[in-house]
Amino acid sequence: MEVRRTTVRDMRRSNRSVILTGIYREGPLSRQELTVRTSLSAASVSNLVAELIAEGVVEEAGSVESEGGRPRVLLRVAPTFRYVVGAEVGETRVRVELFDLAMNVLARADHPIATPSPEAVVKHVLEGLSTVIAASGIQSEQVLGLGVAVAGVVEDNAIVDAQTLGWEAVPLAELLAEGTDIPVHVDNGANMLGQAEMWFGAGRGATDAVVALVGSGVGSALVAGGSSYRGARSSAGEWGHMTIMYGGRQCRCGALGCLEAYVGAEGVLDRYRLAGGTVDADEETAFVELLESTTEPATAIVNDTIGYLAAGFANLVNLVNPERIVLGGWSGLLLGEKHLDELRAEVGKHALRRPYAQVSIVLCELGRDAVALGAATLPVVRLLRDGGAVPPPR
Amino acid sequence: MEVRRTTVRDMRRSNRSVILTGIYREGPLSRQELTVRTSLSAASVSNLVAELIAEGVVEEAGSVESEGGRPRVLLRVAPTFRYVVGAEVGETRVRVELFDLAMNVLARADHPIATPSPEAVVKHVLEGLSTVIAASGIQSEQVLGLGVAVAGVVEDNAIVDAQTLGWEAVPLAELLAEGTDIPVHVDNGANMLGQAEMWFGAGRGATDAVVALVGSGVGSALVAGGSSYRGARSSAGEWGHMTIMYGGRQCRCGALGCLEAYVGAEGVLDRYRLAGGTVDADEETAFVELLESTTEPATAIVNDTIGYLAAGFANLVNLVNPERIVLGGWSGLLLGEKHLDELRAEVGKHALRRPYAQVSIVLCELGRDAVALGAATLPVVRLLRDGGAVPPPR
DNA sequence: GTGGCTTCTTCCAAGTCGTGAACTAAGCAG
DNA sequence: CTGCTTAGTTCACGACTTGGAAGAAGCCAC
Repeated sequence: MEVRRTTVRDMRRSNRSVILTGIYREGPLSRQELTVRTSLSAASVSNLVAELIAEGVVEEAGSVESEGGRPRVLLRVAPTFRYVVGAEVGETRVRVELFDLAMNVLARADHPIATPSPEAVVKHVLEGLSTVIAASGIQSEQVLGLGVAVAGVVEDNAIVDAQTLGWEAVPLAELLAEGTDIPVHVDNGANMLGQAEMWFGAGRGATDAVVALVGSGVGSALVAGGSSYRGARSSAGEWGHMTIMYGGRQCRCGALGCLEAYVGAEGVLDRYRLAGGTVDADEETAFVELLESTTEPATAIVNDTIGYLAAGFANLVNLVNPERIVLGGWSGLLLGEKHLDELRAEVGKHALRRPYAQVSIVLCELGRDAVALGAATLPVVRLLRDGGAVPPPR
Repeated sequence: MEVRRTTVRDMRRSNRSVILTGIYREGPLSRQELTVRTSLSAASVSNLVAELIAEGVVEEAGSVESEGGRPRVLLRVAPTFRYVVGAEVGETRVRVELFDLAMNVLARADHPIATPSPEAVVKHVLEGLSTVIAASGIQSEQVLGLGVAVAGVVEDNAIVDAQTLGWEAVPLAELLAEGTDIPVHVDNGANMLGQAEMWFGAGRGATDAVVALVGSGVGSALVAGGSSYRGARSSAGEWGHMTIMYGGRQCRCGALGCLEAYVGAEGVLDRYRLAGGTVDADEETAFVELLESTTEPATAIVNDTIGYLAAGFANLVNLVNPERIVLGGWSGLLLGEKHLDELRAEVGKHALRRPYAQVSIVLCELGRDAVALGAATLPVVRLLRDGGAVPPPR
């Protein structure tokens, strides 16, 4: 029985959560606005807000004049109530960032990594954690949690499979927890970038969306009904290995005709090479040159890429009927910046009329750095869900 | 603010719902088992169950000896507490069925339809409703609701678009409500078949699944986290028009290379014809003959179809990571009955290793008649969600 | 100032709910 | 019939929201 009971305490926690989430996500709000939006009674809002203020989670932040009467006092989540740390584990480096609750970066630490062994990563994440805490001059008790983003499949805070790092079955959260008392959350990198875009970037306001990431690899983060959808076992969103050309190009996953083999930067450059184009050794430079070239093979390759990507988008549009698709990833952004309108039009050729009319296709607003930002939202999500209750120290 | 407040009443409703859902979905249960599964206190279970029994929703159904102590009294949802009606609106007929809450069919009515105008459909559904109520000898107040399944896009109980019927923007629920006091629910046919399979067929027990329907057309019903996923605007699940062969065969939707153009019965037979096969005028006969033929073009076509369908499945596996895929639809079943193992193996060639290992691919267990059964679950879903509270008469 | 207005706060009674502990019911072995 | 075991019930209690009413707080126009 997956459904859980409700007790009289859940009620209060849930109402605290509603109020806190409202204040956090919909900017500074007055109590009066909260009573309207939550449909709680004024008495309850007053009561709950007083409690939240007493605990320090919420603070008053100026006031706004009303129509002739007492001005409304605006409430916001106190940015310095607690802090959160986000870490991005990449193939070549570990990046750790500390944020206040308003998600301002207060400190940053970067560690290059030669070989990404679990031990080295754990060591550098923990070092980075200490560094950013020291640099920002706060107490470690003030840190609500550490979110870690890894490019791999994550089930229950453990890495199940991370091919780019060569990891399999690494209980990363557990390993990290041995070195710190701060609560640790581990999740997939694409999901975290998606999370960042949904909260602070091009996804704001959408409840059913897909954040599509096109770089050397191709992936996506699915958002359904306002929260990230992970599927039965946390690996949903593997959009890059969708077959769009049955029997087509060989993909590095072993299958034929995957989207990634056509629109991933590597695949695109490879196709360009085969068509007689000259390709710079550096992937990114080569990609930019391809986009800027006006020679025949280059423009054809770019057009084809737009078509393939559009088919991939259309498959998403048809299957999950999102209200928004956010295109990101380094090569996706480069392509999108020049050719978004063509892309949109191409999607219309492959998608069904109705869902196509309901979707808006936009570009990511945050940079690649947003991965750590997204990871740092993990502890915030928990804080909001729990109505401001801080996890007990271990 | 999409999140709603919780009041002291929601708590009881929610707990009644938890208990009632448990009793309904997990067979007869004793109070004692309910306390364990819901983690409610024994006192509360007793209290809530007493209330449900007093209202007639739940009844005691024999007892089971315990290990040496007082026997447990089993509880079940009283099958005759209320009744539900499901209707299937097809191109050529309207079928209406009346069930008790245990989903036993008590009466059935079939109306052939010449031209499926909204007026004719409304008329025949209402007539069918009266017929089945009269035939089963119950009062119309005893009918909890009428669920109607239509092959088309349904938003908020209104048909938005039903190409096979030639409908656009038909407020079907509203039209039906003018002719009856029974609460009306309208939904998409594929979703209803999926719902039936999830509750009573091959989908039982799964929370993240896809019911794939392959017939003349191709569609699917997505189930995420235990409930049907409809996307932003209710048209999620359009799996048939996923591009699997970029630039490939023309599909009736206008695009090129859709899955449906390759694995829909029409598409398969058309490919067979092009390969030199002889095709019977009747689609179903032709399809059976194709499957049974051992000639070269026939076996090649069948093998190709398995490959294409496998690619379509693999795309689902990668993107939504379901724990189960249920294959249904008339031609899908015919194909699956003979070639399920090959199909499973082919999916493995296109899907990523991990999500492929996590999914089981099975055949539908219910016939095509299950559409009305699925539609009839709509009022039941509502009953369970509301904890046994019956919608007030209008 | 004064009165008017809106925004909060405080208080209270009423009503709801789940809980724990004590209690009753029902079967069985001897 | 006794004692034991398990299942289900009763009841006082504390926690919670609500609605209403009274009032305080803060600002404005006059």
